[in-house]
Amino acid sequence: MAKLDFSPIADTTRRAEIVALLRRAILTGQLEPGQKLNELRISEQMRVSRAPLREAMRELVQEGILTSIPYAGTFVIDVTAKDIDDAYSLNKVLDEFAIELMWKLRDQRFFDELDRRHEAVKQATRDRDTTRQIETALQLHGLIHEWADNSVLLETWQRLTSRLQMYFALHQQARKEVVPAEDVHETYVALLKGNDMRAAQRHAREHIDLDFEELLAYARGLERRPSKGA
Amino acid sequence: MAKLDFSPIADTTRRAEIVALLRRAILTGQLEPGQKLNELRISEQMRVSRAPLREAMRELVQEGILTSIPYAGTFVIDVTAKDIDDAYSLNKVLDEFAIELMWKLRDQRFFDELDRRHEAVKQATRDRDTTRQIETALQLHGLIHEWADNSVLLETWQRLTSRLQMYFALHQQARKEVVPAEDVHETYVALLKGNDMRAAQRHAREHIDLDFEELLAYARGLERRPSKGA
DNA sequence: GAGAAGCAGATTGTCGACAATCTAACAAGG
DNA sequence: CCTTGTTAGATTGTCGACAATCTGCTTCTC
Repeated sequence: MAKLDFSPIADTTRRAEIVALLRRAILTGQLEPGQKLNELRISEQMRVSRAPLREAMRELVQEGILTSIPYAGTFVIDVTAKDIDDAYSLNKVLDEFAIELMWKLRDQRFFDELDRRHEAVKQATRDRDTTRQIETALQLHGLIHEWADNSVLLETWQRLTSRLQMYFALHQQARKEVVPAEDVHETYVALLKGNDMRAAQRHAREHIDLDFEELLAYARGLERRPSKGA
Repeated sequence: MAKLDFSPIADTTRRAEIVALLRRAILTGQLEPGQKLNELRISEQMRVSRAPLREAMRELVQEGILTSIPYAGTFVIDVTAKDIDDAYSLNKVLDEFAIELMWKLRDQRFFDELDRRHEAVKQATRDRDTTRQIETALQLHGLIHEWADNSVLLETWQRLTSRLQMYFALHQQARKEVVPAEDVHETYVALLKGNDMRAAQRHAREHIDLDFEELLAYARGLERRPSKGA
């Protein structure tokens, strides 16, 4: 018998597909913060009834990227400078924790996967595909959480990531120019391969602070002229 | 004009009420881990159609206390020893972070609220109301997170709390005898009022470890005879 | 008797229609 | 002119029915 691992087949419910579609639209900034999601209009565009759409929206509300007001509507969350600040400071704590947990679990497979994801970032950078660049950078960053072997931590990080991705996308979209991002991750990857855990933790902290300042400045600008929604 | 602050009126949708009902049933252990939730049966019992019920379930799935398999059903999550371990270790990290954040934000209102919640725990203990005892203890514990002024942290902690509450309820239910719980929180409260932040952080860690061992032992017992569901 | 094919029942997923609620424009009254 | 009451339209919340899928049993074949 051939030794073959089958991965689980895709969830083939409309709901799941709608969730994926909506999430992508939000995280790439196609749906702006504060914007209202009209159920009838969206369901007609997707050729789907409102039932699965509403269920999908309910999921995204719990995921924290939509917010719902009874009888008023469901909206893309508003991004405030404080939100970004809060998310980042928590993210730092989680990163430190993740590195501590996964440090002695590192093996060849980890290093290979690390390189693979690093390569994906570099590829996206070469392609000048900013959206994909954000996506791959976060995936690279997420590896430590996946490797930490703590399901609750991973889940928590993924929730945070959703929002971070949205913030970054907005940021990128705002300043039209393509980000250079030479290779900010080179040091990070090297440290994760090394033997100094403390150094890796310290770097994770500082590396994050890098883009953070820019992002915060952008967010503060946003707050002065709040979005109207559509 | 009289100076009066009105709090927002309650969300009066069936969905919201269903969510509250189901959550309570799960967190108090009335619905066992692994148990399947039959939509038709529950909707008839609640005198509600399946639409709002399904939306409510979708929320609880994202909240992490239900799990859903397409075309198979929605089930109360199974509790493994590792889950509890994971949740607790993350909880420790969050507690430390919260104490750091809220430490310089403490004021008289904080101390008053701290006393109020502490009193609620003691009251529940006197009443031998174990369910309420768990609830109030977690609320006492949650104050530092509410006071930390970091919305993402608070949200994260609340998600964790759901599960912790469920674990505790199961634990309590298993060993029939009422918990003594003299006053484990006395020291904790005192330290939060004091001037030694590090000491408070250290205690939060150790205090948690207390019940933790018992809970883990219980969970390991569970795993040897996995629940069937109903 | 063992195994495959197919059927029946139950359950979940989806749909279209109706009811409840909100918003905004307009009219009436002070 | 400002406030209050009314009404029409649009949107969300809920319902009952139908379609798709799964599960277990039965039946058929060998």
